[in-house]
Amino acid sequence: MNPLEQTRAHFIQGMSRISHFWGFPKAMGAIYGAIYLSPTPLSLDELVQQAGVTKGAVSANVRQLERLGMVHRHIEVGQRRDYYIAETDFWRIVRGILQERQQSEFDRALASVGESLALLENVRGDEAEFARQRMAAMQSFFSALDGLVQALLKLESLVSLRALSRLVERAGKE
Amino acid sequence: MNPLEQTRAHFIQGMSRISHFWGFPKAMGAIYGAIYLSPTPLSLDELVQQAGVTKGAVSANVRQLERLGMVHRHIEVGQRRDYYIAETDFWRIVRGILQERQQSEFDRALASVGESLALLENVRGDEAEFARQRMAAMQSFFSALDGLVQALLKLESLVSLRALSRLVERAGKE
DNA sequence: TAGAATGTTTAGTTATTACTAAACAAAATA
DNA sequence: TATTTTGTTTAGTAATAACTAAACATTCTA
Repeated sequence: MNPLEQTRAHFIQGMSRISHFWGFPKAMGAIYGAIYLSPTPLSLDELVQQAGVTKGAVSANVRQLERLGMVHRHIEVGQRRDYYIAETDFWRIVRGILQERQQSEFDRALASVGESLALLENVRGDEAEFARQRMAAMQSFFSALDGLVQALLKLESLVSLRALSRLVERAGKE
Repeated sequence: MNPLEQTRAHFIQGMSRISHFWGFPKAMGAIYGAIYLSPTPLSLDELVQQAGVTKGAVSANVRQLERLGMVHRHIEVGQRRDYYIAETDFWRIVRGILQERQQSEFDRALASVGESLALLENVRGDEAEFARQRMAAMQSFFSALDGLVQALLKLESLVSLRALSRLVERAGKE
């Protein structure tokens, strides 16, 4: 294995770890890593070889990566084979992930708290009142969080993360 | 089961779901939910009953919750029993979680990419050059992300999430 | 049209994690 | 000091998720 291949392997392993850390399958990270490092579009078979997982796993994970907007499937007409290329705009990727996770389960959290609150609608007593207050506070936090994510999602580009950091820093000093 | 208890159960179930969604054990969410809704500090045995898990699970998860700063152990002198109360400042909680997750595995991501880059140090060729560029781009993104998190961690209070959202919105329009 | 190439689906396996049950340790109380 | 109360640890179990291997479906090519 030449130095370049070694590096690639190391990088892919790292991506696999990161992927797992963020709550995604390890294979997903490995596959993205392989595609990301390749100057040319990769086929499924090449991915099997480079990421070290089976066809089935590549097929499934590449689809998920596509849904998140992390890779793009490049189909040529009159060509059976698919090729994959990496999305390199990380802000797009972040958006893709936020959207995906958002729509699915995030609102459900809000809904769940809302339901609980509704259940207390006409229950009297100190304990009920206390619970109501707490739940309302949590609801408010969740909806504010949601608002922040929505605001972020509206950003075209990541303005530059660093600029955003400075913004936050300044906000903190006020 | 009276209406209040029903609500509590519903809320606890919701927390359990959310917890799982964010990559934490379900019992952890359930336990936090129970403590959060209680106007008085709860003992381990009460948590066993309310969260519906065993002593062992409560013991382990409550410790984790403490590490994250989500609950506080209230020990009275000359008292064997521990009591737990909820942290209700969600910004504190967010910080606790970010710090915990940050320190542990986030920097390691950065390190991993750095290592890969180092491996390519004196490898020549177009492919190596390409890989180098890509890895550098990713490294830069990660470190910017890290910067943002650091900036957020420095914030005393959450200024108000909504204010932050507006800030982001304004930033996007420029 | 037969065979090869390619991607998807599915059934089964493996690995991981979170939990339970029970033993244990430590401290309070009788 | 013996017993009870309380929290922790540990060994084993159950649940879940991710992957493999192989069957399958579809499309291209000879």
